[in-house]
Order: sequence, then structure tokens, then C-alpha cells
Amino acid sequence: MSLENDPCHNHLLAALSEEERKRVFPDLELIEMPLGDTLYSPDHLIKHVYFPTTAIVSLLHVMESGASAEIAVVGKEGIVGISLFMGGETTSSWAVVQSAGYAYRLSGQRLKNEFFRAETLQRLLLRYTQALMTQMAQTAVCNRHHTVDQQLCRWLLLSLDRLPSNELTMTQELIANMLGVRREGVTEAAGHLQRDGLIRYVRGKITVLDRKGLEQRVCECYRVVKKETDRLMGGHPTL
Amino acid sequence: MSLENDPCHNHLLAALSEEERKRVFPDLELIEMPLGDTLYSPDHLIKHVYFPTTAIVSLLHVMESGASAEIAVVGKEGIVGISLFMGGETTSSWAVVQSAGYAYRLSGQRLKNEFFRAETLQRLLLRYTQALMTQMAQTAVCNRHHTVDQQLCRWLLLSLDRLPSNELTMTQELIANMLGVRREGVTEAAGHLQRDGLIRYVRGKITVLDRKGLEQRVCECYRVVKKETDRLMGGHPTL
DNA sequence: ATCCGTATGTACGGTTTCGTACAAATGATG
DNA sequence: CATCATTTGTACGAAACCGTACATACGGAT
Repeated sequence: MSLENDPCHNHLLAALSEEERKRVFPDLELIEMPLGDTLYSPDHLIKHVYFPTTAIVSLLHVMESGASAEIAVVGKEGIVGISLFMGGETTSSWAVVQSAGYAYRLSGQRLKNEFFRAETLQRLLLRYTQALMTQMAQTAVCNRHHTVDQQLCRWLLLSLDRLPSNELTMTQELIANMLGVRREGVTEAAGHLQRDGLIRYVRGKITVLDRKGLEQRVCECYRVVKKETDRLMGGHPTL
Repeated sequence: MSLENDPCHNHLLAALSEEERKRVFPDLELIEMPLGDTLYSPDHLIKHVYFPTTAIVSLLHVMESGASAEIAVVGKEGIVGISLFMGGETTSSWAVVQSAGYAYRLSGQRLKNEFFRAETLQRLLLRYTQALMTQMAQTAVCNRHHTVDQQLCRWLLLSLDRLPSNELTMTQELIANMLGVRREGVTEAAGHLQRDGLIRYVRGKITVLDRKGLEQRVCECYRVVKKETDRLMGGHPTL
């Protein structure tokens, strides 16, 4: 995976025009992203944006009590650091590497220069931002109305869509932090999925055995986000 | 209120440059917005954007089951229909008038033309969009971690910030739809607030008696959104 | 092979919210 | 004033989730 790295493994970079690639690609830096790395945190000025290829990044909010909740997830279909071109420069959320891997990094200034040329990149980034908003909105709805079992299915599928294999390195404790529930709640939900043969997990490794089964059990939230993302991000399959 | 209407009652319109106003204001239409009016719904092409002055609009998601949840609220500080300039043209949410009033309407094409001139309006709209994302993210977190009591406080304050008076026309049933909880849950929570002298309500009219009291009881979510909105929308107080 | 830190499993009472049912109060209408 | 639809109040068991405590299981290190 790390052997054959190519900016085009990120779907946004892959969709740029020839001229934009000529301008942008030379300035991209390949960055290794270890699990748990913090790309940015509230009130910290963002200096770079990240285009993940194999890594997955969680955007999460942490409350005064220490409780947390994931509000969106970004993988090879997206970009981390949208507040740079949106104009805020910082956000009230954290960006944390949820699954180790690689990303291409670009300086914030370079990105802004490209963005305000108003060519393909701008159109892509704005549409991607709308897709991200759909994900956040659906997360809010899911938090309100669905069970931990359903949310775990959703979370697994969202991760799976951004990974090359059907195996993810993730403890139940970490999943609990993402979903904003107790670790025991995840143990129980995961137990149900394992009992029914949909997944298998051993000490921080989860293997998805029956993706179709997960899709049957997941709440509508997953489908809504996927459908809208596909629509917004155009003909090319985004995930 | 309807006697002295002026586009500048909307904060985004008020913040435009002199030249932009000259171009845009002649094309604004003052629109009366009755309670419950639907401005757009999923998969319906959006033809106009709305700049509320006295009206308040809820962005809400409705699930297959019919259950709903508000994901953000837009008043005189914002604009309804951002998917127009974001590029999606439609959204997966509804925009419903939560509090009757007025808004200025602009054709989608006119807005897009202005947006892509990349002047003040673009900067404003992008930053506003980021503020909206903060609101959505915080709604997700609040749905996960806070009680109905706290969420009702948040909702009341968000509404209050967008209204001219301390009285809102709203049944508990409708609030329940917004918060995505049972009507009885709102009855109970509102009962607590009334018992403690923070509000008074009679059949669809809620009067806020003690705003400070609400602010003391509300969860951090309200403050986070307000602070971030103020930061993003610049020196001028946005609410 | 044993030890030890980490990860997962299980259990129990408490709280919040849900679903449902029905009663009471309000305000508009005739 | 009487009627009626709407809004609000109350009650009760069920379900989901929480907080806590503790047991078990795995896997790397000595």
C-alpha cells in the first residue's frame, strides 16, 4: 500500500483538471498518519490540509465533561481542513486519525490560492463540503433516533467504505468514544453482530464477514449519506 | 414590524459592500412567511434563496418512520438555501418556517452570479456556511449527551436570539418535532422551566421571563455555537 | 512458561426516555 | 353559554442506556 502511493488515490485530487494537477501535485507531501494522531484541535490555527489516501480521519467534538462524539468521518473521498477555504481558519472540533495510513498534505496558503482561482478544485471542494454537511446532519438524526446496534453498523460501513480491506484495527473503547456511548454498550452491540456471523473481532481487530448482512441491519442514515455523497461527488464513484 | 422592512435587517445583506447592494437589492423580493411553510424539501430543485429578517426557518430531517429532528435553525443572521452556491442544488433536508415573519427572496441564478464574482458576498456566505456546520455538529453532540431539559433551553435561546420580542408562538407538539422527542417530554421539561419561573406558556405562546436563568441552565452547546458564530461572522454582532 | 497490561464479557441498580392511554384545561365557534 | 377541537397534564410499564464494579481472556514481554 505504501509501496505504490499516488495522489490520485484520493478522489478529490484525482478529479482535478490536468493544469491544476500540474500546479498542485508538485507541492503535495506524502505524510504517514499513525493511529491517534491529532491533525487539528479547537482554536489551533490550521496550517495544512490533508487529502487522505489510505488513512481515515474522524472529526469529533469533545465536551467540557470529556465526553466525545464523532460528527463525521473523512477518508480517500475527501479532505481534512475545510475551514481553511471556508474562511474560519479554525474549527470547534478535533480531527483525529481513526485508522492509520497515508495522506497528502498541502500548505493552507497553496490551497487557498488554488481555491480562489475558481476552477475545478473550488467546485469539488464546495460540493464535498455539502456532502460533509449531509453526513453531519445525518449523524445528528442518528444520535437522536437509533439504537447503538444500528449506529455501530453505520459506523462499520462508513469505515469499510474508506478502507482497502475488510479488516479494521479498532478497539471497542475507541469505537465507544466515536459513537459517544459506553464501552460496554459497544461490547454488547458487537456481540450481537458476532453472534449473527456478521463480524469477527479479536482484541482490537474487527473483520467484517458479511457486508450485506450489515447493510440489511443498518439504519437508513448510512444509505442517505451514501446516496447524497454519490450524487454530489459526481459520476465517478466516490467511495 | 412589517411596517418598516429593510433588507439590512438581515445581517448578511447588511454586511455587503456598497456596490454589491446596488446590484443585489433591486432584485430582492420581500416575502411573507407563514408558520409551517415549506421552503424546500429533499430532491426538490431550489429556485430561490431566502434572507430572513423576522422569520425563523428550521432545517430538519425527516426519517422513513416519520420521526424528525431539527439540525439547524436560520434567522436574520443567515440564509436559507446554501446548497445553491455549494453546488448540490438540492439537499436531503427540509426547510420549514418555524416562526412566522418576513424574508427577502433572491433568485438562485442571481445569487450564484454574485457568489462567483468572489467579492464580499462569497466570503460572507462561506463563513456563514461554516457557522452553520458548527451548529449542526453541536446539535449532533447535544442529541447524544444532553437531557431534554437542557435541549429545550438551547432551543429556546436559539429562537430567542432570532426574535424581536421575548414571546414565541409555538406549541409543545411542534417543539417536540424539532427536538425529535415526544410531546410529553417537552411538556415535562417546559413544566420544570415554568415551575422555576424561567418561562410562562399558555396554549401555543411561550414567554421567556428570565433569560439569564435559561443561560445558566442550558448546556454548553448553546455557548459553543454562539461563540463560534460571533467569531466567524465578524466584529458586527451577528445575533 | 509466566507475568502483566490491555481488551473484552457480564452483571446490577438507577435514570432517562419511550409508547400508550386518558384526563383536564383552554380558546374558538356557534 | 354550550360545544368542540386543540393543547397541555398525568400516569404507568417497557426499553434503552448509563455508571459502576468486577471477572475473564488475550498477547506481548521478561
